[in-house]
Amino acid sequence: MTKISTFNINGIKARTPRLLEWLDETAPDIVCLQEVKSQDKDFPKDMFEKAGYGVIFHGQKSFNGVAILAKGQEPKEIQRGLEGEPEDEQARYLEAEILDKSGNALRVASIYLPNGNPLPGPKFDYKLRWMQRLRNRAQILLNEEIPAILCGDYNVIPRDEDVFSVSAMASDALMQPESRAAYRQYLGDGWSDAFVTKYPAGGVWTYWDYQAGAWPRDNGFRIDHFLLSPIAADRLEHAAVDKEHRGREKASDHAPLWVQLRD
DNA sequence: ATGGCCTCGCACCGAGGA
Repeated sequence: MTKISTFNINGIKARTPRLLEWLDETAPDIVCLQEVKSQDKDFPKDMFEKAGYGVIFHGQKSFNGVAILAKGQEPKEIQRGLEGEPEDEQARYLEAEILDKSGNALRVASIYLPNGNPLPGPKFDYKLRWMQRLRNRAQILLNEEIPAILCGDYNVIPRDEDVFSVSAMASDALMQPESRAAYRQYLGDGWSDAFVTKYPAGGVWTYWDYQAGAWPRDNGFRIDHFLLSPIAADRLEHAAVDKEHRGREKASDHAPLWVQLRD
């Protein structure tokens, strides 16, 4: 069994103790990180190597930033960034090849999809364009017929069952019909949402706002997702959120989540 | 009472987040 986790850490400098503690306690084989908020020259590569992980990263000063960790091996970088807008410098996509426990190749991408607020406006337009650019890349991966995992912070609440209050979020970019339609296109193309497979009734959250007592009230929503190619989906054994980690001191506003695939 | 926060940086406020 190979365990793949994704975690929007909201700043690696502020999260270092929580992140190392979580790696030690939950022992994922592969990790995708988002919102690293660090330039490549400041990325704490040594820290992860000391913890037993090879790591690649695509950073940017202050904002965004994605990374991929693999226990006991160096992820082989396949692609950083998405095609289609050469002037786009936001660090939101990183793709690697990593071996599972049986030595078979998995393709893994760490995704930090644009938030899109406020709406309407250029940020929402950028979100929708970025979703199409991701779709173009994802279709290429489907055509390769390989086990592929696209995971991370999609900034999309796919269904009404994925939010504590539909009315509270109705005007947010995360829940617009256009955002949901673009997400559904991935599913229509052949990707499957691992947490819908395992928890079809919903009510599983991955994010709780720092404000308005969202965590103590359990006012959360599901915006971090695992999309699995058909060959990866056939191997899905477990999926869960490490919810307890959201409640710790100096936690990220996202909880980590993971899948286990049969080797 | 969705209102309360958090992170980063040429920093002690402003921008961005969701």
